Amino acid sequence: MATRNSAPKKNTAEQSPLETASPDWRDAGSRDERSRLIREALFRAAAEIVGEKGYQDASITFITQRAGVAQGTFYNHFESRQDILDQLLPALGEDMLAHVGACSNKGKTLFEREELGFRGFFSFLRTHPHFFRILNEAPSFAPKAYEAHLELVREGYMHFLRKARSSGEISGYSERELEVVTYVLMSARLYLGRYASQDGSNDEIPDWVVKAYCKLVRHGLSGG
Amino acid sequence: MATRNSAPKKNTAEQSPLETASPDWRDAGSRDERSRLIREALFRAAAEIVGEKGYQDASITFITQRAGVAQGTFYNHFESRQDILDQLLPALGEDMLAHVGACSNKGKTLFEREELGFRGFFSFLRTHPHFFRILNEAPSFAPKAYEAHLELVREGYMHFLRKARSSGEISGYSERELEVVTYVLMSARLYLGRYASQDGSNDEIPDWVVKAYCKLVRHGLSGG
Amino acid sequence: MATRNSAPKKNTAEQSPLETASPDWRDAGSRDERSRLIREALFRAAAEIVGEKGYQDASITFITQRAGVAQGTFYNHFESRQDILDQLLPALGEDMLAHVGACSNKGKTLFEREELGFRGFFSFLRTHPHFFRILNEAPSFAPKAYEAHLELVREGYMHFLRKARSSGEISGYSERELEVVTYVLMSARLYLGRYASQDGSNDEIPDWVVKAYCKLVRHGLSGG
Amino acid sequence: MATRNSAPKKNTAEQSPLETASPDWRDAGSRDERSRLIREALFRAAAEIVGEKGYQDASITFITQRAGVAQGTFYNHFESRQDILDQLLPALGEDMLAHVGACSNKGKTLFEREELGFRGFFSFLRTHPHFFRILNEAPSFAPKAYEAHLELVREGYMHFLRKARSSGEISGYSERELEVVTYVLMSARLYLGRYASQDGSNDEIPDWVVKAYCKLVRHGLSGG
DNA sequence: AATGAATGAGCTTTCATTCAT
DNA sequence: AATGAATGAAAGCTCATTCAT
Repeated sequence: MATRNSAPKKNTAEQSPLETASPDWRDAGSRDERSRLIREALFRAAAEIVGEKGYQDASITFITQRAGVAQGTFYNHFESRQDILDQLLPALGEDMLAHVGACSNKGKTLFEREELGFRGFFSFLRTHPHFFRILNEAPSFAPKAYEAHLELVREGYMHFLRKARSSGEISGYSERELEVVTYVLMSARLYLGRYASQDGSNDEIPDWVVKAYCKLVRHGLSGG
Repeated sequence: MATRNSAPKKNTAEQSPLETASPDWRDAGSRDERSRLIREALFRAAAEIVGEKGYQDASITFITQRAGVAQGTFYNHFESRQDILDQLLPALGEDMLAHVGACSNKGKTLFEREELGFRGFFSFLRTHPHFFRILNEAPSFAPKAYEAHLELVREGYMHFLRKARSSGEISGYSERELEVVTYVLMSARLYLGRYASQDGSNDEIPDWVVKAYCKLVRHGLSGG
Repeated sequence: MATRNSAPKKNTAEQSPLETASPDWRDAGSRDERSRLIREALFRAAAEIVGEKGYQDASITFITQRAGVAQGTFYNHFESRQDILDQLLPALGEDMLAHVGACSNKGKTLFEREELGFRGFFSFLRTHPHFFRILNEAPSFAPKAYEAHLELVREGYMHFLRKARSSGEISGYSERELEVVTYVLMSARLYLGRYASQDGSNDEIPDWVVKAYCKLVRHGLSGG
Repeated sequence: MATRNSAPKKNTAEQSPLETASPDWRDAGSRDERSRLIREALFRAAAEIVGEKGYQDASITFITQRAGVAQGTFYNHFESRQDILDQLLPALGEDMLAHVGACSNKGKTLFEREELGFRGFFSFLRTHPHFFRILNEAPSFAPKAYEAHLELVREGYMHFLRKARSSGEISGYSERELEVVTYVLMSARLYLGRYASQDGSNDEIPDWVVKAYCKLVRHGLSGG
């Protein structure tokens, strides 16, 4: 094509006057710091947009606009649109696991831990309102990332259940049957997520939901 | 809900969008008959393509090509691309519910019925290989249709559980707690679908998976 | 990306007010006729632009603008940008060969024919002012088309020279040496083209240039 | 280029894989010396890349990468991308002329010299494998440089032929007709280059090609 | 002088939708 | 009612050039 000869002008027009709340990376000190901040701004913007509008509408134009940088800048930090989409779930997923793990660890028995972990998942959803959609749509838009995430969660859960089985808190389930249980419990959180993420409501998950879930799990597992 | 278009839509017989011997619409007699056949061909084509490649890649070009009609013809039968995508799940979902209901009804006790229904879901998946993906990606691509479907299934399930509660087969759960249970059971099927749809394999879901699931449900519900 | 939902508007804004002299395809009768005219308009536009600015600047935007159609229309007629670029030389090359052949045939002897062909090449350049650049830049931008063209011309030329050799008009050259001669004569036209295409001048090639060329060829070949 | 998230690795040594003994500019002593070496590295890199991939793909990124300097450094040494491209042919062209002149000078008669020069051109092609492409694509990508080069060569050639005409070795051509001859001979080398640069082969041009060429020239010129 | 990230214009291509036939 | 070409907005991505460090 015609050689692009025009001289790039400074970013005069300040970014999208609308929703941009970009914690300004322009204040940065070192170049590395600045670069890091921009990368983070892009990442945050992508997470927000996917959380709000879905992967589908997370266009580069949108993401960079919200991050307050030029479109080209995106490609200094990520290889492609798919690249950043693929990184969303792993990054947030790790945070989620860490949070849930930390919550769960405060319990003593299996069921205490399960309840705390369950509650932890929903408190994470409240502090990370984008996570739910990022996770939910991942199978369609970031399948590999989703599989990896699933595997990670599954491993953790299986480990957790195996220990409980060894200690006798779970009875009547073979090893491979525990995997089935794992899937059921994992999926449950996803569907019950609707109790928590009702359109930006910042409410906690109702207590009776937790109770009902725990009841099901407790009897389902210990009486097996 | 998506606006159904002006074309006379017979919601009556949409079933099995797949294996029908595709009665060529060119053989049609009357105008109306011909029109109906084209509409069905488009619907079937859309279902197949979404099942195979996902909503994302279900372009009008592709759908009309597979249906064997011109692109413009599409808009004589559906309002928009989104319109047909929104109709996919409701139509197939009804079939699914009918099938699962029929299976379930053969059982006598709650748990017999639940097992039969559970198995019925997976046998439906085998006869309708597109359904799983259509259902799975619906939250991202046909959110309203998905909500409607969920509502429908929830209603059915709740009805089912309520009856069991009345008859004493379920104990220890309040009415609204049954909703939580409903969500857990609904979601479980979706995740356990992985055991059934491994790469187009036409295998039945393994028996031990069913057993594990039933164990969890039986104890979870009756001991509550 | 976000589904493109906006309704396409009619092409109200008449095309580029500048250089478009498009013989209006809107007057067309049948659909096929219309389609053909558009394709031709695109082709002509591409040829003109390549002739004027080179392959490099022959962007789809430019081509469609000059042809007076929307950008998308391009892809109804050509597979890709490269596709149309690849078709430029073959199409014009054939015309050129036909014209040169027709001119040449009027001569009786080898040298008469060669002179007539030589003159014919330059008269073609005058009636097809874009051909020179299309041909010249083809090695860089449409290498396959260029090779094919070269081969075609080479074949024709070789055939021509072989006959002259059989009839004794050329002496002292082996078969494969004739190939060398062919290349020399072919390349000569390209360089001597500068005498003809001096910046849009519509002047004929100076007679003394023809004379000098013929002298070189005549003695070079007959005295070999 | 998209920053791969790994640590910023210095672009240590990507330069000239080809012929250059690449005197690393990092060894340089004085400021000026260092600057000169960088400029040369850039120049060499550009020549190589154009020779290998063509002007089109000679991006600043690529050139600076191969030269082992940062992108910005480029603009301390050249005004623009076009600037360096415009300098490629003049620089190499001079080398070529010098080499061909040196070869040619060893001959006594016009035709001896012409043959030696002709052979010299092709031996230059062998030692400077990038030159052919740089020259060939120059009309498209560095037209001014190309015209200048052509002018230079033409001057030299004309001078050469004029002398031969004075000495009677060429007869029957007027002064301005010699220009035509010049163009023919110049262009011939370009097309006959195909015999020499078959796919990176390092073979000499076949002897029979030289013979055929010389035959054509000798008779063409002396019998004129 | 060297760096390399930021910039944004500009590219090719896709595709839902329209509409003259 | 069926057709299928025309439409044009919008997408992802590239890269010459600038400039703060």
